Formats: sequence, C-alpha cells, structure tokens
Amino acid sequence: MTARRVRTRIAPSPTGEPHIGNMYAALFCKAFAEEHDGQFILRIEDTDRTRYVPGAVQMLHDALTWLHLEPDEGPLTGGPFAPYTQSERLPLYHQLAEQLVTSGHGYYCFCTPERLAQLRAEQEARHEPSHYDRVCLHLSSAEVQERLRAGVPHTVRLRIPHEGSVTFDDKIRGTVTFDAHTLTDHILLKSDGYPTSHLAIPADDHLMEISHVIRAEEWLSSVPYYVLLYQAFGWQLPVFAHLPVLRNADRSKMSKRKNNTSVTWYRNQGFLPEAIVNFLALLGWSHPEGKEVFSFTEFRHLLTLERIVKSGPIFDTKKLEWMNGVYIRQLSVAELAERVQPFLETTTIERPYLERILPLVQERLRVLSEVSTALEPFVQDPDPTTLPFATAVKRVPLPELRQGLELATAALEQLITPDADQFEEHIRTLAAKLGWKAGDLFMGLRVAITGSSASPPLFAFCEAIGWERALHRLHAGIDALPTR
RNA sequence: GCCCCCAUCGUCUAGCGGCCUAGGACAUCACCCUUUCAAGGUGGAGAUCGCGGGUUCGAAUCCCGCUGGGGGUACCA
Repeated sequence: MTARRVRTRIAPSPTGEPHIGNMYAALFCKAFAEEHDGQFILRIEDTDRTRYVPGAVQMLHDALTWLHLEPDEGPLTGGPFAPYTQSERLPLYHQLAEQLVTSGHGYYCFCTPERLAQLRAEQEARHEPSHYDRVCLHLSSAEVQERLRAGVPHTVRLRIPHEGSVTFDDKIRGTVTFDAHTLTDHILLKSDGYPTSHLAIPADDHLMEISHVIRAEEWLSSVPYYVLLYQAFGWQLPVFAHLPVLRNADRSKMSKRKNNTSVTWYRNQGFLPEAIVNFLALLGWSHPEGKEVFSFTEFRHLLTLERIVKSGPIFDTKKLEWMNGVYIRQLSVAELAERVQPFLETTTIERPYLERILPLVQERLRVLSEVSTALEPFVQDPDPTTLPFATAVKRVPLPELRQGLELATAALEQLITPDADQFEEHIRTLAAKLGWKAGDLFMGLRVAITGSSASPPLFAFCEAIGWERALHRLHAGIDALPTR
C-alpha cells in the first residue's frame, strides 16, 4: 500500500438544517486533514431526489464556515475534483455500473418495487434476514437484452460472492468481519438513473482520492459493500475510522425530535462556535493531559484516531452551556460587543455605552441571547408597580423599608458629587443605626434601582446608568412603597 | 428475526496487568468570598468498573459466555 496525501471528507445530504452530527464528523475530518497538510472536502450526496431541500447546501456551507471548519474543496468552493455534487456526476456512475456488469460483479435487475416489498414482507414473516432472491441474476443474456431494448425499468445490483467473508480494518474499532452470506445484492443504480450511496460513496471516495473515511458509526455496516466494490475495480481502499454516534438522553441516535440538532439553532441561541467545537471535541475524544478547554489548533495537533472512544456519547447541553460561559468570559469587551450585536436588534444601545455596561453582565451570560434581558435594566427604567420588594426583603416591613430608603436617598442627595465608596459608607452606618442587616438596605435599594433582586454590583450599576438616573428610579421606587 | 458495534460516577471521560482504598470535568450539595446574582475558591456525596466464568502471584485493564444499549437491515443517506 502506498502512502497517500491525506484527504478527508464529509458527505451530507442536503435534506434540511445542518445537523450537529455532521459538524462533529467535520471537526475530526478537518482537524485530521489540516494537521497532515491535507485537504478537507465537502461533497453533497443528493442522489435521493425525494428528500432534496433547496438552500440546504448553502446552509451546510454557512454552518461549516461559522464553525471555522470550512472545506478546502466543495460545491461552493470548487476544486480539482469538481463537480462535488453527486447529481452532477451521473455519467460517471453509469459508466462504473456498466463496467461492473461487464466484469460480472454486477447485474441488471427488473424486479418492481412492489415485488421487492412483498419479498421483504415474506422474509420478515418467516424471521429470515432480508435478502434479494436473485431471480434477475439467473436471467439469460438474451432475456436481459430483450428487456433492456423494450425499455423495462431496471436497476443494477452488486453481485455478492456466496462464500467467504469480508474483513476490513477500522482505525477506531479494529478488525471488523462480515460473513458474505449475511450480505445482500444491493442496488447500486436506481431505476431513475441515480446511484445509491452504495455506489456513489465508494466511487467518489476513490475518484476524489479520499485517503481517510472518517464518519459516523451508523455507516459501518455498509463498509463491506464498499470493500467488495473496491476489489471489483481494483482500487486502493481508504483508511476507515468510524466515529461514535451522538445520542439523545435516552441513548437513541441524536434526532431532532428529541434534541436540538440544527447548528442554526445553537447559533441563534448564542452559542459561540469556539465553544461548540471545543465541546464536540470532548465527545469521544479526550485531551492527553485531561484539559477541558482548548482551541481547535491545539486539538488538531493532539488528535489521533486511536484516542477516539467507541461508545456513543450523550449530547449533554448542560456541559455545552458551561463551556459557552467559559468562552464568553474569555472575550474582550470589544469582541463581546461585536458578537452580541445580532442579539440586540430590538434595542439600540450606543456602542460606547454598550462597552461600558457589558463587563457588568459578561460573567453572568451563558448564551449570547440572554444579553438583551441582562441589559434591559441598564436601558429601561423599571415599572414601579411591579417591584419585588416584598419577596426580596422579608425581614423589614414595607413601610419601614420605605423610611430606610428615604433616609438613604437623602444621604445620597447630600453628597456633592455622588461617589460609590462614600455612599456605601453612608448605607452601612445607616443600616447599623436602623438595626438592620446591611444586606436588607442594599437589597431595598437594588430592587428600586434595578427592578430586580438579582443584579450586577449595585454601585457599579449606578455609575453605569448615572447617579442622577439612579436617584430618579429610587424616588419612583419609594413612591410605590406603602407609608403604613 | 438477522448482521455489526459498544459497556468505568446522573452525564462527558482518564485508565491500555500491579502506581486504583478508580482520577478529572459538567451537573448536584455544603461552606468560603460577598450588598444580591454570577464568577471564583474549598470540601462532600456520587462507579460493588453491567453480570458470570476463566487466564494470572495479581484484572477496570486479557479471553469466553450472558445481559443490556446502540446502529444497520430500502430503487434513504
């Protein structure tokens, strides 16, 4: 076997939203290719015309780009092996299929879908494995020619050897063996002239000189068919590495019914691409030193296929959220301001002001979409009628709280220039004088000024919105409190 | 049914025959810090390494069986 330059690929179907599982495979493919000075290819498997969704290719490409996993070659990127869309490669598959028929590794089949469905039903009823019964294999060449001439709809099937077994090596799973008699004569070319994946995938992997097929384990059982095909054509087999499949909480394969599988959803929620990539890298793979937070570049340097685990991990959103928080906190204020922009469309906040208040909420954000809610108190005066005084300050009766806040307000107004340190001193002595816990007075002020019992540090908040405005809110809050 | 893959705390995982009375991270609980929330710090609880047999002086680590889970089984990918 000759050493080849490293070329990896993902081959998704354009059937809808870009799936997180595809991105997972893309991450390993991209990292592996890039680390070995190879190429990462995006190829579109659109041979099932019934499931095609317009715009899906663009979304796929956008998702990859957003995650910084852009392909080196692909339908929207171009490349020396174009076209990268299977529906544009039909003549290639026809030629290959014919070649197979000629060499005896394939044959024409004229069975109708109805007959095949019935056959399958019968076999299932008898608890037999579902196998094509090969009636068309035994057609004489005269009969075949006759039907071909008559234009009878037909497919091309792969002829599986009766005896022996198919063995191949998987970099993650080791040696895998299938007995030939458990395999069936799969259709390679459909009657609509499109290939099935059983033909298109190995054909394109070969033609595009893919060296490492790194993809999800759900594909493992179709590998023996590829091996047979590679042998029939005399092609050199790529290296296989089957990644574990991502799972739902109930351990079934991750699906959109039970999980958010669309990359777009995560993007709209305000997950950072770096966080998603880091999180994904931790599913099935672990840093040799046990690190949890690391960059794509570091991942790529350290990645070896042997270190990937075999069992399918559950996609744990809780950990993703934590990871996202870590990355948000690492951002500079300017960067954060930039990233937060798409989530602030309804509120207009001047950039300088935004950069002043952002540090106060930064460590409280888990996802970017929380930013508008988090920033609201900085922009919008609270509604005095709904202030949660009663639940936030349980130890002090409301009329007394009102008096306390009035005294605090007076103290604040007495300051020539409002100053956080001085004000805090006043608040503490005032609390002591009243016989309150300082926290209760602070909480009363907080509720009046921020409208909530949870907020960034009170005085930093006041400085951000301006003392005058804080005073204004204080007065409004006090007015909402009962006098007796 | 048949084929293939898999099996360590709730979750992600470390572990590749003795260093394991099984380590880390998320989540969870407590405490500390503290004007609240968050962040951070410390500590706790949490895994008879799915079960049963072997092999070995010695097994989470190797072998076999069972059980459980997942995937595949299409003129889907």
